[in-house]
Amino acid sequence: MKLLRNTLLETFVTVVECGGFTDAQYALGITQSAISVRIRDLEAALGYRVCERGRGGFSLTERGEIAYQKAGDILRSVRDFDAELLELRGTTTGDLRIGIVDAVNTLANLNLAGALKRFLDRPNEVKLEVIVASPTELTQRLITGDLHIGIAPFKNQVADLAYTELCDEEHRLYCGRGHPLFRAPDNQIDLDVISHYQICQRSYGMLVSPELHSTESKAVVANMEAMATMIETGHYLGPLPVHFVESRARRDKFRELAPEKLQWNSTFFLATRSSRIHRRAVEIFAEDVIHSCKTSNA
Amino acid sequence: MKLLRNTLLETFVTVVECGGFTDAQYALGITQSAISVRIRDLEAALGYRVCERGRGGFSLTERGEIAYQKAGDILRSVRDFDAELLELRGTTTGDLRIGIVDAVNTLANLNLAGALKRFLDRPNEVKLEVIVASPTELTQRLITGDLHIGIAPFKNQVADLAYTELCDEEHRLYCGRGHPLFRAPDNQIDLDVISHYQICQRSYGMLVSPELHSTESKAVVANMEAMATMIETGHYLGPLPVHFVESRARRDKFRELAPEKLQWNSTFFLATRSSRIHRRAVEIFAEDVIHSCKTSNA
DNA sequence: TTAATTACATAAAAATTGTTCATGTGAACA
DNA sequence: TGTTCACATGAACAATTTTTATGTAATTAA
Repeated sequence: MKLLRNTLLETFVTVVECGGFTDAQYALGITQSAISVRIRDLEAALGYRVCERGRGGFSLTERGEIAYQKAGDILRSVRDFDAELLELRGTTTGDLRIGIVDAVNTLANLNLAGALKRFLDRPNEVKLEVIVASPTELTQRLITGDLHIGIAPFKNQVADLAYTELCDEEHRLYCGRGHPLFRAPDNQIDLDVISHYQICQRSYGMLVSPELHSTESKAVVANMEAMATMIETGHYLGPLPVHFVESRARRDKFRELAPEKLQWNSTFFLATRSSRIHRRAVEIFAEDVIHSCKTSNA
Repeated sequence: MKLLRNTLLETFVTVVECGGFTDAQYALGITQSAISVRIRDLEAALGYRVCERGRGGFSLTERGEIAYQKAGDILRSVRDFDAELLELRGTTTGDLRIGIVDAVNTLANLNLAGALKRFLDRPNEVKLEVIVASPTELTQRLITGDLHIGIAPFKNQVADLAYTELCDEEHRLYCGRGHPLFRAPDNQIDLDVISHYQICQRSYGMLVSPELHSTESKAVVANMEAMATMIETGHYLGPLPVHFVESRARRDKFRELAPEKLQWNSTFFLATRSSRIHRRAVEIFAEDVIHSCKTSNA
C-alpha cells in the first residue's frame, strides 16, 4: 500500500541499514543509480548532507544521524496508520437499529437469533438496538431513518422501502380452557358455529382471517402475549401463530378450532430504505437474515 | 517541502473541509478531474468508499469519517516531522499550534500579543495557529501533540507536560446594575450578605473562590464574555478577572463586592510536552512568552 | 607507477505516473 | 422536460522516476 508515499525516507533508512548504496539496491529492488538520485533529492530537500559515501566507506553525518532516528520514527507511525485505515476494510461500525414485531423469536423458519449470532460472530464494532412495534409503526420509522431494518408481515408495502420476502407464518384459530367450544367434538365445529362467539383481533389488520371478517369483535390486542391471555380467559376465540402455541408447551391450554378450514398465512418481509445507499452493517445483517432464513427452510 | 509526499490524504482532507470537489479545486490548485482521480485512487488503495458525492450533496461514509480523523492526525505529525528535519538546517519553520483560554488578550502581565510580535519579528517561516479552549481540553491536546504550547491557569498538572509559571490573574466578585447589592453601601456588604445571592460559576473548577464554596450556584458558564453577560443581567454575582473589567470601560456596569475580603488569584502556566524533544519554533516561542511576561511584571 | 576494482555520479532514453482538456452522465431543480 | 450542477472518464500531454550506459575518483594489487 502506498497511502503515504515516501520513497526518499525509505531509501535513506534502507541505505543506512545496508551500509551503502550497493547492498541497498537489492533490498529496494531498484538500481544503484536510482538510489543515488533519491539520496541526492533528499539532500536537496533537506538542505544538508546526510551521509558520506564513496570508495572510502559509508558513514552518516551528524545531522544525518538525527534525521535517521526521526525518519525511523515517522515511518513506523506511518505504517501503523496504513494498517489502521486498511483494517476498516473488514470492520463494520456504527449503530444498527432493527425493528421487529413481537413473538418472532419462536418463528422457526425466520431464525432471527441465528442471524444475529452469525452477524455478531464476525469481527465488528456495531452497536445493536432492537425495538418491537407494529408493522405500521415500523414502516414509519424505517422511512424516517429511525430504523435501518424492519422484519414484519408487511401487508401494505410503500414505495420508499425495499422488501425481501423471508418466510410464512401459519395462523390458526384457538379457544381457551373455559370456552364452551373447548370440549366440543370436532364435527360440531364449523364456521357457522364459530361465528356466534366473540373473536379477539390483532390491532394491525393483517392477521384477520377472511372467513371471520363479518364477526364484529369487541376485543382488540396489540401483542401476541396479550392475545394468548385473552384467549386463556375462555371468553374469546382468537388467531395465534402455530409456532407460538407449540413452542410454549401450551397445547393443553389451547384448542385449535377447525384446523382444516381455518388456517391462513402471513408473509414476513425484511424491509429497508430503498433510496439511500446502505451502510455496510445494514447490508451485511440483511444478508445474514436472508441467509439464515433460507437455511431454516431448506 | 514534501519529504513524505502524500497527495492522496491531503486531497481527501481538503475535499472534506471544502465540502466537495468543486471548492477543493481552488484550495488545492488543481482541476476537478485530478481530484476525482485522486479520490478514486485513495478508495482503490483503501478498498472502501470514503465519501458519497454528486448532485445530491457531499457526505463522508461511516469509514470515511474515521479515515478523515486519522488522516488529519497523521498529516499533522508529518508536517511536524518535516519541520523538525528542516530545522536542522538552521531556520525555523513548520506549524506552531498554540492553545489559550479565553480573555487572555487583556491580561496585561502576560502580554501575549507582545510575545507573538517578538516571535514574528524574527525571520522565520512558521505557520501560526491559535485555538481557544478550556484548560482540560488544552491539556488533552498537548498530550496528543495536537498542540505545541498551552497557556492557561493549569490547576491539575499532569506528568507528561512541563509547566512554567508565568503570572497571576487577580479575580474579584462583581454584581451588575440591576442587582440589589449594586447600590448598597460598602459597610453593609460582607460574606454573610453575599452568601444569600446566586453566584454564577465558571465551568472548569479553577476560578472558584474558596470563601464562596458553600453557595450552591445554579448558573455555570464556560466563557468570560458569557460570565459578564450573566452578571449584567443583575440576577447573579460572579467572579471576573480584574483586568477583564477594567480593560473594557465597564467599570460603571459592574460593582466590586468586598474587594478587601474577596480577591483571589489564579496562576497562569505555559505548558509543553516534557518527553519529546522540542522543535526550535516551540522553544523559541516559549522563551518569547516567558521573556515578555517578565518584562511586563518588571 | 599502472592497471584493476570498488562505490558512487550523471546524462539521456524509456517507462511510469499524474494532470489537464473536453466531454459524458445522472440526479436534482425549475 | 429541459437545465444545471457535481462529479466521472478518456485521450492527450506533462512531469517524474527509473533504467541503461558511461564516467570519475579513491583504493588496492601487481
